[in-house]
Amino acid sequence: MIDINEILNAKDYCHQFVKKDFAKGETITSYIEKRKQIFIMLSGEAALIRYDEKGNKDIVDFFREGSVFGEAFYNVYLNSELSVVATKKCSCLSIMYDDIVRKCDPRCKYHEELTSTLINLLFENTTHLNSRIEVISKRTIREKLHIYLETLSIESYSNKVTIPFSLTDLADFLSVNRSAMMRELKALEDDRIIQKVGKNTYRLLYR
Amino acid sequence: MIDINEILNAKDYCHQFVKKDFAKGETITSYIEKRKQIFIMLSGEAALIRYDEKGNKDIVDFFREGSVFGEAFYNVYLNSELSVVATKKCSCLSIMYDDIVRKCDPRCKYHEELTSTLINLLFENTTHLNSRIEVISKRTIREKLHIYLETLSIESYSNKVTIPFSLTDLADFLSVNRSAMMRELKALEDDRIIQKVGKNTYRLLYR
DNA sequence: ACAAAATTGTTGCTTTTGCAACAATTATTA
DNA sequence: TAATAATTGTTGCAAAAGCAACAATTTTGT
Repeated sequence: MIDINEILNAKDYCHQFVKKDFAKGETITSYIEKRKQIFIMLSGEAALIRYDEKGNKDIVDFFREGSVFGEAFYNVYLNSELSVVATKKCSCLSIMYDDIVRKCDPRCKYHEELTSTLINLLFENTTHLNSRIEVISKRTIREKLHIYLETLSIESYSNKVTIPFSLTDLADFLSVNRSAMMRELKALEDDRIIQKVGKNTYRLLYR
Repeated sequence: MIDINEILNAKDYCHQFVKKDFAKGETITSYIEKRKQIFIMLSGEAALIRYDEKGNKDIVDFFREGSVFGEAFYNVYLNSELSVVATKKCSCLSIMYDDIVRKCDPRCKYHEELTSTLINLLFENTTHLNSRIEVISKRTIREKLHIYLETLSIESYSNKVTIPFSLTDLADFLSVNRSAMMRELKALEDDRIIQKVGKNTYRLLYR
């Protein structure tokens, strides 16, 4: 697994890494221009939120421990505004892209650890994004729910899964209409494919 | 921009990188188990294809120069089979994950270059995946087409854009029904938002 | 502990999308 | 270059999803 402490150790030697804490509700960063800023979530949770012209908010992504985010990974030329807002108290490490490759000091051996840690994080992140595409590219809400729950189940080695956020947010995450999703969740229950066993917790009946 | 030659130079010193050429139609790799194999596309084009139970094929992703792919980025536990198939003659570099971080030889200074090149590639790749999610998470086919064409337009600094693959493949890429997409493409023309100016080439009329 | 806010649950109606089938056009290759 | 395959274009109908509105329940903040 990823050892974020390596990066924190590096921080003691390099002044190029800035650790910052945020309270719930605070804006961590806004994607305004394609600067080369990278954030690594050390603890807590945040959401990437889009505000469109009419002021409607829409959740684009969720970040948690180990997530990598920032303008550096986004084509920010599209008109709507993207902001990362802490959904729980959280702490992030901010690094400028150029500081990753360029060594601060020939003696700084922590840069090496940083790069391998970062590669690990980027690998995990890529896998996560591929899974997400896998889910949202399904054609029907039923299939999206099904593969989403199945993935949760496999990851937790259990046929009992708890959706890690509200159903309202899940609808956003799957990019479907919430009430249509509720309807389909009900249909999956009626068809004995899943069984509700608690708030936002379901048992998959076919495995 | 990414300099893939750095990796090729490294190859002269490390025996851990394998360059391989593939003819059109050849299978480059199949995602069977989560081994830690990584591929970097040096030239040419390939597609990640899923074959479901019924033998239907479905294009999951497209790879081109600079694309990073492989089992290492996929949760391969889902039942359907994923294969990367060359859509044009192409050449790929294959690396095992463990060989990236672990140096082959203390004198091998190319490993350092490899890591920074790989970080660059992973950055570009992450941006690409985020853009893709941006597109397919739109609720309607019209919006998907719109943002997809707009992104192409911005990337090419032109309001005249050519879709880089067939419309059949585009429907797969946007994960929508092809005929529904054709209908919507027509509607965008009728509404004077786009104008067809050649095979798979459109002019965006609103910029 | 209570009021306010957020989330979950539900429904009827409308719009969009998928599906299937087929014709027309363009590419491929023997 | 002829025939074969692939892609593009089009349509009617069925299924799915979106939307809006509201009630019920749970959570949150003071």
